[in-house]
Amino acid sequence: MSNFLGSHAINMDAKGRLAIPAKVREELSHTCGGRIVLTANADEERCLLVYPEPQWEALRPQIEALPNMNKAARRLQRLMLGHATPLELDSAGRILVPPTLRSYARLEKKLMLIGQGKKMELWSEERWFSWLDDADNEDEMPPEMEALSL
Amino acid sequence: MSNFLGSHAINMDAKGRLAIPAKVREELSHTCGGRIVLTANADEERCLLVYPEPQWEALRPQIEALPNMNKAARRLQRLMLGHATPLELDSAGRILVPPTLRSYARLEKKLMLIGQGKKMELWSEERWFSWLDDADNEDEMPPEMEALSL
DNA sequence: GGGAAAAAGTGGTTTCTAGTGGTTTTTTGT
DNA sequence: ACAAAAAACCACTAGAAACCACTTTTTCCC
Repeated sequence: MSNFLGSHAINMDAKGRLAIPAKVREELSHTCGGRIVLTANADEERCLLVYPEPQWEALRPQIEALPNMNKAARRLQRLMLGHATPLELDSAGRILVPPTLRSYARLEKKLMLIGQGKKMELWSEERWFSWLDDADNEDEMPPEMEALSL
Repeated sequence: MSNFLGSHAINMDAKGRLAIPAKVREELSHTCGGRIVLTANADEERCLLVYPEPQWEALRPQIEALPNMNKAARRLQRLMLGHATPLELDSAGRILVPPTLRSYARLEKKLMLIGQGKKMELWSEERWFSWLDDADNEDEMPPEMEALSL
């Protein structure tokens, strides 16, 4: 089971290629042989999600099975299924981010890769820092969260 | 079983022809030998649906069997049965979208093809992006969705 | 602590095919 | 039978993907 932690600043070149940090590459190679799935994040933050392929394959049927007469469910499907792209690392350990995803998450040159345990998040650096600053934490917590002792 | 994922920007030429992306073409050729059915989407978003023929044939009897004293059911039948068109790819891997469907979904030159697992959606690019931005996520989620851990 | 070697990250070049547009032939309708 | 429209055919161009070479950083050993 994968376990992505920490964050990395990375650069994307003009062709949309980005080098996966060596530490992460190592983690990837022995959880999924470098086979990953990149997709869009469904909540209001426009970032991308990086899943090891097995992780994604566990999730995919659950998304497909949602009742799609419901509007919220259709939205999730269009975002996550509609953006999911299997990728492999090239000979230099880079991935090529498809134009669709690049524009969805407004990715430019400077990016941030954020470990989230079983997956990672890929942000535009600018958006990441402005999200950090905004931090409008006005939603109420679920009970599991209130019970945490950090 | 087909498994369409990801999204592609495509152009339709003046004759209403559009080139299916190579990746998708591959997927199509071994799930249905390139034989697809194009029809209208029944919910509020005006886009087209692209089914591999076997998928459509599984779905069609279910639509035909709906109790058509009900208004919503009649609507679904008129839209989906009434627009269904079998199509084959030409020698260059393109399909010709019938004028009726073109105008239903308000398709102009720039289009988006969105993978949705067993089917795909075909949108006017303009409408797709404005749908993405609207984000009126005010419908309540079905319980299966609230339980998801993405 | 300094130097060398290996690894990681970056950029450029070439090749190939996907995508696009035009042309010809066939069909249909008048 | 002729004309108009649609479908099949063919040729070209531009963009993507694979390949390759270089620079920079880190690590290990002396």
